[in-house]
Amino acid sequence: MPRETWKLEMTDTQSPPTLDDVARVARVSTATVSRCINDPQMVTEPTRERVDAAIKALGYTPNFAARFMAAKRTFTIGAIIPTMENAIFARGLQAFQEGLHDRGYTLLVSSSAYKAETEEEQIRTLVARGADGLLLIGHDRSQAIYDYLDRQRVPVLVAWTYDETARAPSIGFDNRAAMRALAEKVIAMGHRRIAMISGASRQNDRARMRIAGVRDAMAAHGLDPASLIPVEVPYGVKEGAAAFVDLMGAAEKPSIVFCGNDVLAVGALRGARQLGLHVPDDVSITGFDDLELAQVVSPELTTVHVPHRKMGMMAAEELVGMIEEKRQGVSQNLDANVVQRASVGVVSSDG
Amino acid sequence: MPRETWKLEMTDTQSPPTLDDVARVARVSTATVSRCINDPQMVTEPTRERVDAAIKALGYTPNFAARFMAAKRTFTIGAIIPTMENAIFARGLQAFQEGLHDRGYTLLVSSSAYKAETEEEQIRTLVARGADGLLLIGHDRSQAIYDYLDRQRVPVLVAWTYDETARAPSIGFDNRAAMRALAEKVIAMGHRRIAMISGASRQNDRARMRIAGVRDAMAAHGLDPASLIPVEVPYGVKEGAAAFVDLMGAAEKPSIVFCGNDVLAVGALRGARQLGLHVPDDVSITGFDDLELAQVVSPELTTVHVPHRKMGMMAAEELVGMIEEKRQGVSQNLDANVVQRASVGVVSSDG
DNA sequence: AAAGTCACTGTAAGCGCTTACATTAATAAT
DNA sequence: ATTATTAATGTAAGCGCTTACAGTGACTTT
Repeated sequence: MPRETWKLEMTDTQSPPTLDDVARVARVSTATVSRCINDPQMVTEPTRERVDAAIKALGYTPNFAARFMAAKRTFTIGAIIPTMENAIFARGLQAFQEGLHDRGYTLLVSSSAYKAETEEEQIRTLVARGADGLLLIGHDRSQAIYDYLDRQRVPVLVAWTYDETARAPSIGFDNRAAMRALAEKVIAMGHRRIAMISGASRQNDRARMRIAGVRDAMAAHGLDPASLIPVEVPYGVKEGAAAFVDLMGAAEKPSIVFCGNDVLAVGALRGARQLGLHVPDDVSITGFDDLELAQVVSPELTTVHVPHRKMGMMAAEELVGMIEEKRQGVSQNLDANVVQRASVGVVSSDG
Repeated sequence: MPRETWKLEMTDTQSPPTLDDVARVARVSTATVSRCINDPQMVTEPTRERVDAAIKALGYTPNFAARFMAAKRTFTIGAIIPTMENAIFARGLQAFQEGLHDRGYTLLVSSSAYKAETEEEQIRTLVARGADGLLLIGHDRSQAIYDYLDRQRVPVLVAWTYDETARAPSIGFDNRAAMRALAEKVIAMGHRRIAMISGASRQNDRARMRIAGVRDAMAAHGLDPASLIPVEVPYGVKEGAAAFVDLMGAAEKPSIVFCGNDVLAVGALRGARQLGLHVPDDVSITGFDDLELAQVVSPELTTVHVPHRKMGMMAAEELVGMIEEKRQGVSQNLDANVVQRASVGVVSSDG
């Protein structure tokens, strides 16, 4: 077998081309190739052409890990959301990604299934992979993981909630105030027998704040906040339906069921249908988030509109700012307004 | 200023601890530390304890890029889905992630917004980041990118479709046959005036196959397949509603509107409500995917049930197998069955 | 007691890049 | 023509790991 052929085959069988290969083919140094890629105007026109040709010819792609090791930058942002199963975080995340893309960053997403330990694991994974910054949902997590992030010097921005007292900067809205506003409107319509279906409130400040918001409204109307015992179930249509059916089986049936989010509310709506109950004549239901879903079901859901896209865009801007200007993040409190639709009715007769 | 203090401050201000730091503190070589992490039983009990203590004390996390460079493995899988905005891919992806996690892999997700060029960019990003394998949706993409993947020796598995003739192995279902089965049932119920709302069919084999499926059914019932001109709109509730309203404004109103997926169908349902049309008495509507959504709307959607979780689990198993056994992937054709619900009615009078 | 085993541990060579610094060539200034 | 200045390129030192290979003792084995 001729040597030429053998050599060719070897080449063919080997690993992807490296900077060295490109340099050799283009007859320049590796530094020049690197400059062609990262800062083309540092290089003369003819050499750049030679290098580009070599890159094309070899089908070269820079090795990311090597790049990261040498330069300590990845232009990657990590986001960890509690779930991808429903659309709660999708629209905001989409806007976030667009904002990052405009600024030259790539977004990598993981979902933690609402589990704190999974989230920690994923934070570490993303950081170890060189994420230049992280977007997390809500403030509830261990001190240890915040310490870790500090030590690794990875900027973190929290979204979907706003809390100026928290350790990390946040871009979001006041879950408690928003839910309170919704609840006050509903209570003003005469509702007194109040129930609530919530997601698990442990490790989830959004859920807790929304519960607190309902209680605030109750207190403001002279009702006993402690009398509200939310049913906690995983966020899901099925779960919401089951919880609703349970609730309506109680001795004293509620006239209003506040739901921690639209998904639970849609479940409640379905539960009502199963029981042959009419919404809002027999019972009222509210959601939170104003997902597309809220206007698809009938009756359409009274809910709280969350500024998903705005939040995502602002988060992208702020997080990139934190990274590039090496500064602390600035928290932002966005508006989340009540949207009244058909799922809540006025209580006519009783109290 | 005493030297001690200064030194401490320096240490405090520096970058995250490295293997070297751990080795120094534990008074062993870097090799031993590495072994403690990657293959603990190679190391003696007492030394391991010392090393573990040092790791804890320093809060050490291995640098992923360095690891990747040295070992060429990342235990990371990348997935690129067309959208996260709705739940179409969520359930399957969740199952995929669980399957990977069980096998010691991490999933990183990107979304391409149904754009081929974005997808290519993300494929390159994920590969450069050392993804050990990739999960992609559908077969439609450029030859160039498949060549690139070959050259980089990154195993690829395609999901959400099945096509044994395609270049990449796929785990999914036969979109064309499934849609045909649905359409045949519907046509057998007397429907003759047929319309369809589809997502963009360019660069989307699933969309094309579903259209072809409807045409197959038409041909089988003696109708002219060419007479079906699908309206193509982006996948979205709003878009589906608008398309539906358009369709019903035509001279010859359809009695059945096939939709490319459940999201479009839900949109169509909403369009019908806007027009004051009753489904299925005035017009029938079908979806595809059997999302949770399909049972939430009323009337509940007649659709095709896609085995999301099964597909995700099998994909995880197969892709990890391809990676670890360095073998070609084996395609699997799963069942996708028609689910008859209330959104399709029998045509009584006309033809 | 000398040689052979074996179980740990250490040494050091990369992995593919970026970049500070050195070198060279070309142009401008004297 | 000679030197200073500048622009383009090259040289080589890491970045933080893994791992082949080379010790180093403590035991066996004969």
